[in-house]
Amino acid sequence: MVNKGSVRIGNLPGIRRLPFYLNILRRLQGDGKNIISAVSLAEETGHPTPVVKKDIEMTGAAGKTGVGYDIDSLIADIEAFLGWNQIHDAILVGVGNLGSALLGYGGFKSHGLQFIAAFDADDDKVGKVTHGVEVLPLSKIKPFAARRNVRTAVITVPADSAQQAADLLVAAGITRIWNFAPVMLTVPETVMVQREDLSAGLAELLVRGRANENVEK
Amino acid sequence: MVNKGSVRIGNLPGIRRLPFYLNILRRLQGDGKNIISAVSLAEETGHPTPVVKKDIEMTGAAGKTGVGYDIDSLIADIEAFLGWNQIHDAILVGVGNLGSALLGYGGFKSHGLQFIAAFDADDDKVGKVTHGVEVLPLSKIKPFAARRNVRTAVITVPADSAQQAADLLVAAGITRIWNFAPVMLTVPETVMVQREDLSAGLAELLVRGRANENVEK
DNA sequence: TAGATTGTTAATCGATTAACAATC
DNA sequence: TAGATTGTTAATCGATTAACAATC
Repeated sequence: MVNKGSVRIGNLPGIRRLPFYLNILRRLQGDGKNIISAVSLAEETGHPTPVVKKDIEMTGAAGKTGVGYDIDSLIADIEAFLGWNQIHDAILVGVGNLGSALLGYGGFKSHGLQFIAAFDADDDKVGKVTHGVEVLPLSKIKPFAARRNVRTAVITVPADSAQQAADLLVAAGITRIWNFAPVMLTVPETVMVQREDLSAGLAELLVRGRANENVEK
Repeated sequence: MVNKGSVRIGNLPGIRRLPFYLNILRRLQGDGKNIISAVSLAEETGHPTPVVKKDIEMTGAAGKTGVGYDIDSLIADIEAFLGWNQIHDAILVGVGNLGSALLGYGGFKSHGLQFIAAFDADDDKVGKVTHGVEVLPLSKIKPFAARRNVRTAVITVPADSAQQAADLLVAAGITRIWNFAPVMLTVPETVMVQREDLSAGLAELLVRGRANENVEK
């Protein structure tokens, strides 16, 4: 059971679907709804009912047979499972277009992530405040992360400086890196890297779209 | 072989990996390299060699036994498979933080996507130019898309107006929607929707990161 | 009770991994 | 030829789907 140095954590596609459920549940909660069945949630999300059931099961949430799930407690259980019931302080490296967009994207606060500082190699950006977050020089990563006990970081620098950014973050004690640069980062086993690729979705859209066109002919 | 009204298109995870390969291949090309083996590409990407081979096979690219793949033609084959060898004109609806970031994100141009207009319900935004793209009122979606023969659109409006935006796009003849709002859109079968969820990656990072911590203890 | 829904087990399907023959 | 690598087939694994018993 070596598993490449990492751990089984239940089903990954399921984990990725949970935030979507959460969004919908919060909306229903706001509308004053109290109970939802797996069937209705399946309809709202477009996923098959058994998938929704399995995903909920993974979080440990319990429903009432013949009734459904209590929305408030389902939300609480999903949030707890995702670790979104606490705020994770995070720093961001690379305040370009994408970086500043992420800083300004309000959605993350309700997803357990809060940016408390940003860093950039460009002296012209250093000292400015972007979306309420101060931009500091790269040399401040280590002291800042140590002082504020930061464990989570986002990399939004260009591909050719991503590894360098990762090295600085690792040296600063960061253990979770959300990497938006299209490179594989080399880090110690104790550091978790999540690579994010917007163009993956674009590729899927275009290829699936084309397959669809062919059918209609 | 009904398959829910849609079509088999080879392996979806594989399609999503191709843009990453492409990024790396372009970088190697820029460095003056001519040939690469599946093994080296596997090392660069962190994916297992057989996965890389299968993914390349899917694009129809051919290598030379005992030698490897010609980088130029591998790039060309992947681009052709993804539809990135041509520019797809696209429009964007919802010029908020995320929307304007996508407009400003230069990366899409090398990925076959070019924004030729943006649309917003907010009169204060209409008439302005964001990252070189003009912002027009929602009422102009239909005439604009018709005149410029646009088929691809990106939705970056808040969740509660996403369906309305989708309806406008469908009425305007759009057939491919890249949806960043956390809702399932109801559209005709002829329209392809790709939902994109940044918080899915965040969820994965936090859950995997936590599993990792437990192991070290 | 009757109807609805959860929770779980078994069957299927697709993607990944392993292995190796063919080829330059 | 010897070494390296592609291309493909078979085995494994994990996620999805189907089915249904248990329960309110």
